[in-house]
Amino acid sequence: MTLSPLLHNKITTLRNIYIWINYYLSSSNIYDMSKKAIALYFKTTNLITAEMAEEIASHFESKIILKNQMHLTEGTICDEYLFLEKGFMRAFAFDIEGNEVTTNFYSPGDVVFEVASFFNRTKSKENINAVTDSVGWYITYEQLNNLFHSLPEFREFGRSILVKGFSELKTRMLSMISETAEERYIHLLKSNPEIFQQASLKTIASFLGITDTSLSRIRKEISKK
Amino acid sequence: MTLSPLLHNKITTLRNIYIWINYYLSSSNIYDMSKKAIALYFKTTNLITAEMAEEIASHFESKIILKNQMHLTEGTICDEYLFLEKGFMRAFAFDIEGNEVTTNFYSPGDVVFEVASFFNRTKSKENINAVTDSVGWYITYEQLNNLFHSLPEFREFGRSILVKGFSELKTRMLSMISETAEERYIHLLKSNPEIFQQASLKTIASFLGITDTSLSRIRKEISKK
DNA sequence: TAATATACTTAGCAATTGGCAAGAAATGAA
DNA sequence: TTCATTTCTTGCCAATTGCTAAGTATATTA
Repeated sequence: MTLSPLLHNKITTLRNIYIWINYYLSSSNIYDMSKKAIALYFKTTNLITAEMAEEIASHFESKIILKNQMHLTEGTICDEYLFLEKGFMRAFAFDIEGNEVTTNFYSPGDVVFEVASFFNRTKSKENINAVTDSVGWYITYEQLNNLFHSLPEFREFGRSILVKGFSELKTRMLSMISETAEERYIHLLKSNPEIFQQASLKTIASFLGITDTSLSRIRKEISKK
Repeated sequence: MTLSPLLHNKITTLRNIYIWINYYLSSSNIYDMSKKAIALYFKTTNLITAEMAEEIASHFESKIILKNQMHLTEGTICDEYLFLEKGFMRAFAFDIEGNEVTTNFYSPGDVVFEVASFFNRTKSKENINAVTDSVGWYITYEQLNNLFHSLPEFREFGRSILVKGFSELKTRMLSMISETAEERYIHLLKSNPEIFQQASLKTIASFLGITDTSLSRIRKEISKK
């Protein structure tokens, strides 16, 4: 089916409204709910005090990204530092031959943004979209810098997000270099089982650095044992 | 030859002194020289003004790391944020089978430290040593935080170092996933030719995610063309 | 319900890469 | 220099992974 762009927009808008209604109805107190998740998250980091968490959370705006909708498109500058509350998202790039390569998966609790584009204000080489209907809270680059400037605690938080992403990628690189595809698959299955409940095997395969064919073969081998 | 630890220390100390003398003699004005390189470097980042660069540089201490000497050993906490002025260094880890895997190379101008260990105050899983006699300037975690706290410009600098390392690793990961070993070799040769003048092919091979045997074969294939 | 698109699996063959072992070359120490 | 060590190359064979194409399963839409 091919919808006209106009019709597609209308449907998207309607779905948006529908999801918003469900989302708000799921909470007894709208105001209370709105920033609850993100404030709660800040508190659990042990970097930010309870009062400060509310203060910081108050600057975030909510956002809905429907399934398959783009959140960041390559060529544009990433200007949203998005805390993911519900749903599941995926970052991907294209290699020289035009194949999609999954560069990251995001689960609730993760901060979704493209580091280099966001901080250097350069065009992103990556795309990010929603794998399932997602809800998150974001601030812009400017807002983030203002908060960093005025709140040392939030600076610490920001740094820890960067460091976490960096060292996760280091671990992945080491496993890419020193493990076989089967070992990488088994480890991902153990460490991030949620990925296998949300993402397609094709996108997981490219995240593991193999083709979907190979992944299928590996799964068959394992199921034999 | 196996030297007694005592003798080895003495020789190391003597070499240290020798290098220091050469190093100082190479400059007409000792004080002037001492922090020149690092201050100059800060200025070229465009993040830090000239006066501020001198101020920041004044907090750094000099350090010599002789060829093959360890700068960071796994199991210890990285507490030096080291600006490399001269020489060449290498970070490496061991995989499950005990093979060395090169995780990074550092040339003059690079900041040498292990991100996760340094910022999280946790035991490093990586080692860093000097490939050639090296000279650098460092500050501790505490000093860095003090400077971050008092100098927004230096914070920006610190963030840009993190972001740079992160995005370089992302690029490397994409090339690991989407390119053949030969393509990765050719690209590294073009983008970082200095590595091939300093490091052994064995350590370069593990950086590229292949065995030294494969690298040798790839070099042969290319030389045929 | 049937039709269509998408996701996943499977098979056969080709290309890449690894493992092992031997040899050549380069480096460093006595 | 000579000896020893390390680095690098080479050849052979095995294992892994990719490529193409076909087939099956699942989900979505008309």
